[in-house]
Formats: sequence, C-alpha cells, structure tokens
Amino acid sequence: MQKCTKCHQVDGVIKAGFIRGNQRFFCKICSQHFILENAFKSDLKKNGQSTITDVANALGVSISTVSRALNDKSDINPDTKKAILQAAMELDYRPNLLAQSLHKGKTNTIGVIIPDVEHPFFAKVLAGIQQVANSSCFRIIVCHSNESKSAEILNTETLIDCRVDGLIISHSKETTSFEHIKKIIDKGIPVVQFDRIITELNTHNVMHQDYKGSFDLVEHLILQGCERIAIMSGPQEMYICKQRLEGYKAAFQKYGREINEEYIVHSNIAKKDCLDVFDYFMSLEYPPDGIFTILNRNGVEMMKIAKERGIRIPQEIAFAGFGDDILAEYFEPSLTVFNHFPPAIGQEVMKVLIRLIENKTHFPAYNHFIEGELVVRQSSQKGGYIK
Amino acid sequence: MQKCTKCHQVDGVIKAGFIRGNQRFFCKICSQHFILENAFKSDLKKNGQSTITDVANALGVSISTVSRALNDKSDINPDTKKAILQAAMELDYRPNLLAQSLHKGKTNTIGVIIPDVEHPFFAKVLAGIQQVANSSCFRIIVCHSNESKSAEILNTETLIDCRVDGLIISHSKETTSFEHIKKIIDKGIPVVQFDRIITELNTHNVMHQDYKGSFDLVEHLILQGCERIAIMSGPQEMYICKQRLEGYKAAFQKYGREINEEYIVHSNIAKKDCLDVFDYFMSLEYPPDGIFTILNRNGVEMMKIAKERGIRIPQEIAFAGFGDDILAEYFEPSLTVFNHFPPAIGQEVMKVLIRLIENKTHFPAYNHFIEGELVVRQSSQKGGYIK
DNA sequence: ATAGCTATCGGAAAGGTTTCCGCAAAGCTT
DNA sequence: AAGCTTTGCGGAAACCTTTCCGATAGCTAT
Repeated sequence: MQKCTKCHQVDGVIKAGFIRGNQRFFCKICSQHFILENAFKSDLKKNGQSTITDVANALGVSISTVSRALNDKSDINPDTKKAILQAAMELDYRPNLLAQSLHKGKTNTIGVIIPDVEHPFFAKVLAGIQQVANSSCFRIIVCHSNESKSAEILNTETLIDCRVDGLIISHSKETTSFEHIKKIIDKGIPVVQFDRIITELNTHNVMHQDYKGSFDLVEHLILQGCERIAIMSGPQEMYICKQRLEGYKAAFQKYGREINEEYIVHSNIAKKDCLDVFDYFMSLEYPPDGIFTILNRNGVEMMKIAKERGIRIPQEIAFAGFGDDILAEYFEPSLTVFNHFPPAIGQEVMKVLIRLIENKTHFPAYNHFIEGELVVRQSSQKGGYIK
Repeated sequence: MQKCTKCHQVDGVIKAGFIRGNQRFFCKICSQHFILENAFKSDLKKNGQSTITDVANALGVSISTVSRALNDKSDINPDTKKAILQAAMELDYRPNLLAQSLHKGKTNTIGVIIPDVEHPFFAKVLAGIQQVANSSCFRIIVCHSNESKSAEILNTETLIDCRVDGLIISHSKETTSFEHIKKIIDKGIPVVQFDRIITELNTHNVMHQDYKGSFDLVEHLILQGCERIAIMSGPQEMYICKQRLEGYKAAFQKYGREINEEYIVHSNIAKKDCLDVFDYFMSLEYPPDGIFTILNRNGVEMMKIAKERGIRIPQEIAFAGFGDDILAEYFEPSLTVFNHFPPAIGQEVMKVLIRLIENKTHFPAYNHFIEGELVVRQSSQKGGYIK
C-alpha cells in the first residue's frame, strides 16, 4: 500500500476515490487525504523575458522599489534608482504591457476595422491613422472584414476582448444593421466611423465631401458640354452612395436638367460589375455622353472597356470618378476625379478618437468633413468651360 | 485633538509627521500610528465590462466554477453550467484577453512589421497573412516602419512589450544591421523574414524567385532582340537587389553577352529617382534599347517619361519590371513583369511562423521560395521570339 | 451500516504591474 | 532629550484568468 505523506505510516491508508484521474488516499491515523505527487512538475518556466521581480532579486530590493525607480516616482534614493536602472538595462528588462494594461484598465491600443487593405483608399487612411497613433503613443490593431458582415462582427468581438481603448470603423458593403456597434458603445468604448458610416448611430464620423464632390464633378461634366450624364452608383443603403447621388441630382437641378432614372444604376461597385453596367448604358436608346462613377477604379475599368470598343474619350463619352488614385493619374486618358485626401481622413479620425478617449466627458457627436478638391484631367476635357 | 482610531481615546494622540501630504498621528496608549481616512474613495470602478466575478456573484457560485463552465471543463453539473452560460450571456460577458494571456504566457498574437502599407505588394502580403491568421485564431498587430530604421527598432520593442508570440518582418530600406532582431531571437521569440531579408540572421525566410524572375525577364528582353539592356537596381546592400542583379547577369552570361557596368544603376527605387536614372541612360553614347527595373512602378514611371519624350515603346526601348500590379496591367503600354504572387507569400510566411510557434522544437532555418511567373505584355513585345 | 467512490464545487496561487499604506531610522527643532 | 518631520523602502492588494488541490455530500456495493 501507500505510505501516508504526513505520518509516513502504511497501515491506516485506504483508497479514497479518484480525483481528476489520480488515485486519492486517506490516512485514518492522521486523518488526511492525499494523492500521489506528479514528481516532475515542468521546471521549464522562465520564458526568457525578465520581470520586475528579476530586477528586484538581482539587487535585493523589493518590487515596489523597482517599480518606483522605473516609473520615475519620488520616494526613492537617487543611488538606489541608478542601480535599479542599471540592473534593468543589464537584464534587458521590458515592461509587460499585458500586466500594465490589466492593472490600469486601459491598453493604449485602438482597434481599426476596414473592409479591405488592398483598396488604396483604405491603405492611405490607415497610413494616416498610424501616423497620428505613433506620435501619440497609441498602438493599433487592424482587422479586415473583407466586405463581410459576419467577419466584421467577429472583428468587433475580438477587439472588445483585447480591451481596446477605442474603435475606428468603416463598414463592409454588407453591413446595414448596427447592433454589434451599439453593443460596443454601450460598454462605454468610444467609436469613430469614417467613409462607410451608419447614420443611425450617434457617433462621431469623419467624412469626405461626398455631396459636394459629386456635385462638382457632375457640374464639370455639364459645363464641358455633356448632355446625357449617367451615374454608376453603389448599394442603395450605403450612406456615401446616397450622398453622391444627391450631389449628382443637385447639379442637374442647378442647371435645370431633368433627371432620367434610366441613367442611374445601382451596382455592387466591383470590377466585374463594370462590364454589365457599361453594356446597359450602351443599350439605351440614347447612350450617355458622360459617365460618372462613384468609385474611381470603376471609371478606369469602364474607360478600358470603352477604349477596347473604339469609343473616343472624352469626345464620345467623358468620364469622371470619385477619389484620386495613381491609376486614375497614369491611365490613358487620365481620369478626372474629386480627390478626397484619404491620409487627412485617417489623421482626423485618429485625432477625434484620441480626444474622445482622453476627455471622458463625451462631447456631442458630430460629423467632421475633410475638404477635397476637383482634379480635372483628360477624360473629361471636351473643350468646354473649365470652372 | 484627534481621536485614536483604535482605542478611541484622545489624550494619548500626538502628531507624527506627514506622509504623502496627510497628517500622521501616533497614539501613545495603544501605540499605533494612523492617518485621517480619505472618506470618499472613488466608487466609480466598473468600467462597463463584466468579469467572471460578476457572473459568479450573479449566481452565488465561485469563480472557479464559472471558469470551468465557460471553458467546457468537466467536473461541473450540467445544470450549473447551463445557468452560468445563461448568466454570462445576459451580462454580455467577454473574457479579458489581457488576463488570459498574462496567465497563459502566450497571447496568440503575432507582430508584423512592414515598411509601407501603401505599397501594393505589402498590402497584398498583409492580406495573405491576415487570411491564414484568421483561420488559425491568431491576431496580428501591424506596424509600419515607413522605411526608417529607427522606427523599425521602435516597432520591435513595442511588439516585444506586447508579448507577441512571433514576429514577421520585412526590413526598411535603411536597415542593414540586425542587433534589434537578434535581441528578439535571443528572447526565444520565433521570427520569419520575407522579401527584404537580412541573410546574416539564422531565421526562416520566405522569398520570391528574385534570381529566376530577373533571369526570365532579361532573357525575354534578349530574345525579343534587345541589344543593350540596362537595369535600374536598388540599394546595393539589399539582398533582393543583389539577387535580381545576379539574375540579370546570369541571363547575359547564358547568351554570351558582355556585362557593361554603364548600364547598371543602383538607386533608391523611389519614384523621384526615375527621372535621373532615365536621363542618365539617355545620356550614354549608346542608350539602352531595353530597360529592366527592379520595381514595377519604376518601370511604369520611366515609360511615362519616355512617352512624354516621344520615345516609342517597345520599338525604341522595351521595358520589363519585377512584380505585378494593377498599374502595370492598365498602363499603356502594359508592362511585362514577373509576377511573384504576394498573397501566397503572406500565406506562407504565416504558415511557417505558426509551425514555429507550435513546434517549439525549432526545426532548422530554411528559405522558402514562392514560385512566380513571367507575364509578357506590350512593353516588351518587339516581335521577337516569346519563350 | 460502512468502506470505498464519485460528482461537484470552493479556495488559493500564479502571472507582472502599480499603488496604497505602514514602518523604521535618521534628521530637525525646541 | 523629547517632540515632530522626512526619507526610503517593504508588504500587500488589486486587475482578471486559469488551474491545482482539497473538501464534502451523497452514492454503491458489501
């Protein structure tokens, strides 16, 4: 039988059930329960990173003293402090941000959810966000929803679990509801939306001039002499699409033109949609002589199709698109666009969020607009008047 | 005077100095020190996120039981478990990843350092990394070095502080030394390099076929009939530049051509360098009739300059560039390139890293190559032989 | 009834920090 | 020398989890 671990007798020991797979014993003599020790207990701790405790042990001081030295607190002897700093350096001590964040209840990390990094617009916004974040000592965690609503929801959960101090989001094309964002707001986490926003949420939003940009572009096409201007818009529920369509209509109105619904198409603004939309436009009794695409790349794609068919740009059809891009600039003919300055959007988003995080007193939600500018290029210059 | 907090007498109490701004007292009767209580102690905890303790309190069970329920452990009554899960749902409980990671000593997070998100190559690699990371339940933190060595070093420190489980890096143009990476390796954190690697480090690297790709492109130009092929290369110390230059030379060798150093330029591969390099080429006694740029965008930029000067492409000068891109495809003339499949690189990088993290038994370092392919387009088709 | 078990749960430690509070010794003032 | 003050440091709690171990009540088979 087994020897008791306490009184070291054998006689009184009886089996006393199993516990988590281990035989359990009971010693009737000293009336204690025990199980067989697991002998080797994984002695392979010490994962290479030294801690505040290591520094304290190295000098024979307490961890509180080390902490005070490291954090530049008072109540410490200058000599002690110097010694601690020296030891920390030698041990290559680096603070454990996990422990710090856990203790402080804040992580200095903000989450960013974007639909697609490969999209140059989002890449540039991201660069703007990064820039401001760096100079304010915030880290960012970037998640991609890949234009999927379920992925977006998963992303929000991940970021909550990471205890980010704030969230920046531009929604996927699929996203029309907003409970997942509501949940974050309810937890008291500041949220800033940009570009693809959901207006029902009472958050701060950073926007480009969708309305004005579209207006300017369409006005430009009108002044260039286009008679029938078509628009390739995006999903109907998307706020930016609505705004851009409004801008389109407003320009028509200003010049006393009638709006013909035949020339308005709602698509999924994907590359592959362009061919269908273009074919549709060409199938009309009076095909357009000007096409405005809500997305610059759609404009380039359509121009490519038009070129292949021998259509002269801008003489037969003029083109204009929203948002600038190297492709818009280098393509031949180059595309007239409204540049909405993506990096400025990123910077502003981050600045607003930081203000929100630091002034816990949530100032009233507000739409921030970044001013853009019309960039006239070859695709639209019919020789008409340039404003 | 003050009443003692213990014996409630007044007589024996004397002042006993200040401590952190508060008056301190000493009671001679019960010989204890005390200070005046601060009365209101900030009751405003509860930052909105419920914890395992909240769930436990809601049901009157212990936190260990809640933990077992949440983590699908045995040793729990199914009814209890159901109740706990229900309560957790109602309280919108989400585990605190900080606490989990701190406890487990691993974060399931990996750090990625890239020089520039706006560069389409890196954006695509990033997308590949994300994809594999998502399906393996790893989070990623992306840092941008912005082509600066000091920023890169800062990034590595940040990521160490976050206790990432592994690191993926492509170095900045400035980075030629490697102590900062060595330090990470010494801490036992797995590192995988890609694209811009430092060969002195004994890490796993994921590469494209720099040598073969260059060879193929240059061979293609030779077969098309180019007599004087120039190369715009990058910083001399960069490994990929060396490799691409080697490929260029190897093609020359295969066809018995002599290498003329005049046609080899090392630049900083920035957009603004293209004009100078092109001017230099044109200033030669016998200007090149074929230009190979190590970076596809440099090729496009040069073609743009050439077009502006009325040079016919490819008749007078043929062009080829390394790496595919929407601009290379859409520009007119479209650019012949070697496509190195950036997303595949990202996927492979992440897969290798995960293997490294999970098999702690570090298998020997190894260079992983992603196969690319030659994409022949207008910029090089002089009518010669296409392999 | 009792020896031997099982099922279920609670307590506590550990992970790395920061910070509150207390203590001792030394210094200063009458 | 007694009373008061300052300096410098250590102990311990708290942040939120997970997990090891111990405990108890009730069950089964003799």
